[in-house]
Amino acid sequence: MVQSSVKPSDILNQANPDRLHRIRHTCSHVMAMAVQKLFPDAKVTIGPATDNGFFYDFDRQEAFTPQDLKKIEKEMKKIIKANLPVIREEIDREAIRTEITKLNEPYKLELLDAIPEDAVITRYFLGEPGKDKNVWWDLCSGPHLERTGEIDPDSFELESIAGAYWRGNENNAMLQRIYGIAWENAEQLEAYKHQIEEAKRRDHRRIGKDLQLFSIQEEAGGGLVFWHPRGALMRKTIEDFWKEIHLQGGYELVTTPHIANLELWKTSGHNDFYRDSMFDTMEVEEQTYQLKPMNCPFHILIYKDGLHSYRELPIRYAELGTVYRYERSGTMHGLMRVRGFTQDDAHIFCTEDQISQEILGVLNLAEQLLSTFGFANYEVNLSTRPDKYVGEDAIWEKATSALQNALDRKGWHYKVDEGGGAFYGPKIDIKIEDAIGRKWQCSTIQVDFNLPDRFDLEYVAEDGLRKRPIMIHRALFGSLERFFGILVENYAGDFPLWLAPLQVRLIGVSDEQMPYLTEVEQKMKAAGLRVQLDRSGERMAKQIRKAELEKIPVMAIAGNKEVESHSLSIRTRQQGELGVIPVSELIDKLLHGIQTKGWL
RNA sequence: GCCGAUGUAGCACAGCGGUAGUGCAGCCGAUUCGUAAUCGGCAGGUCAGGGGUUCAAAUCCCCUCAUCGGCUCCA
Repeated sequence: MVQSSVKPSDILNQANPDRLHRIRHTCSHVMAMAVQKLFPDAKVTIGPATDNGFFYDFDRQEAFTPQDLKKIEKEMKKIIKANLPVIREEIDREAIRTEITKLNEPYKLELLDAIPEDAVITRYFLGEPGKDKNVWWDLCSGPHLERTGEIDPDSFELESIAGAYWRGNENNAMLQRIYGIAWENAEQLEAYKHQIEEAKRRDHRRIGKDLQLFSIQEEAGGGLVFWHPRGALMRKTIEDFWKEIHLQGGYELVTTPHIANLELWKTSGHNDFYRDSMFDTMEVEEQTYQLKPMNCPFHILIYKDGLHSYRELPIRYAELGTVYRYERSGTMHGLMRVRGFTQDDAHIFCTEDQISQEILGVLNLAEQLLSTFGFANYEVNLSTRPDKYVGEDAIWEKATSALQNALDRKGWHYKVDEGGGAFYGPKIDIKIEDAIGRKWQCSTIQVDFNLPDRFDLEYVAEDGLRKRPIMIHRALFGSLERFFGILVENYAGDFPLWLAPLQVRLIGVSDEQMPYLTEVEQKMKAAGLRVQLDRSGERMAKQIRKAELEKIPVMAIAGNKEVESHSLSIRTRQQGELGVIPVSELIDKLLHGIQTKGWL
């Protein structure tokens, strides 16, 4: 891929946020005006600016079509060309109520009633009443541009039509939302569209299919992942690394079942709080069983299977535990949102005094794990006690400051989300940033005061009395499936050597070199490399093309010259041709690249 | 689950009332070639599944399933 000198993200970062916001907000009004002109039966609702453009929700009997969007766009350009003034007016509540009633706009009336008593009520006109021929207004708090002509007619586009509930509540009417994108100028619009194209190019669903990594089978049901040989090999590599660093980090690996007696979920409380996300139960010999949506109760049972001394704490149980959650049919998305997935779960049982140290350990492990996959920038959030919660105030206080203390010791900047914690304890979330600047929440660390109580967990303290341990839930990848999807998109399928399912493709200039290359293949396999000789007999250029399309990191090519000198001509995806290298030297280089988790 | 769209060979797509077509991939043969596509041949589809309208359905209608874009949800 040829990189242009100016990155799209640079162009977009130059944009003025305040001006963008006004442009987008005014765009949404211009669109609503255009829509009501073309479709007088459409009722207006709300239309804010978004991160890359704007939308407006309409209530209309008939569905908008993609052709309608073209017409609306045309009408919008007319409004922009007319350069109508945007006029702000403060208005009395009752006066505007009368006007809205006259226009028969029920949603606007509802919005009006939701405005606080003491607030100043404003509306924005497009066009000057009594002067311009076309005038339209909307109840709105602004801010906006001064005139519609300030919008660059080549810097916006209408994107799509989608359903959206009135006020985001699924019990309300379904409205039709028209999305648009808008920027300051055509250059920014182009840059933005490039970024979207780039994201599409990296789509893990596309790459997963092309590279034969995984599939989701209609016959089996949605949201259930099939790992194909190449994907499964990558998964094994990831799992092996995960297990290795967890064992080094003082964790013990456990393995637990996929179903269990429903009683367990009643005890844990999941059956009450989480029922909507659980699969239906099944009857087994007059007992009710449940497919597991969580691993925690299982780890708790292992903990409870014996008496623990304070000397043993902290106890850390880790498991790549596959859980099943019922997701509504419209919500599944590739590997990112599925019904069966594998949490890289662990539960730490410790004393109150050990929380800070344990959290720090988790932060360190998270950094070690994530940075190995090239994720070096994190956005960290600390979520504190919500309105509804369990546990004593004192323990909340203690745990929250333990989390803060750990973050400070780690030296990480973080944002505090007041009241954003779970009802059972405070938590830390870590978001990673991928190669094209998108953020993904993966790691989560949660302190739990609830489950130890419900399961009556204990340890024997120094004074011989039974005490209750604290539990810390933590996942670093979050979901292995989802993390894999993120990896595919981050690398755009160009995986580093240690992850690549096939590391080397051997290619002969003609069939003459087959005996030699067969020998080389054996040697490389013996060295532990994932290598494959192309025996198709196709022309060399075709074999190279095939290997490129499969995104195999290293192509090792031999003609008669290489056979003579016991070497290979090397072509890599990352750095192009590297020239001729002796076989043994190449193997060493490859092994080194794999070991350091880098490239050749 | 809701709104809208889509579902044709392994993949990308054409056909949109008269009982399926192109390219790539696959297989067979010829070619033995120096860094992203050699040539020729063959094979491959209950047009997502089910029901209906029609003399006739991939094409029109209904239901189901899945996918896509959103909404909602993600203690």
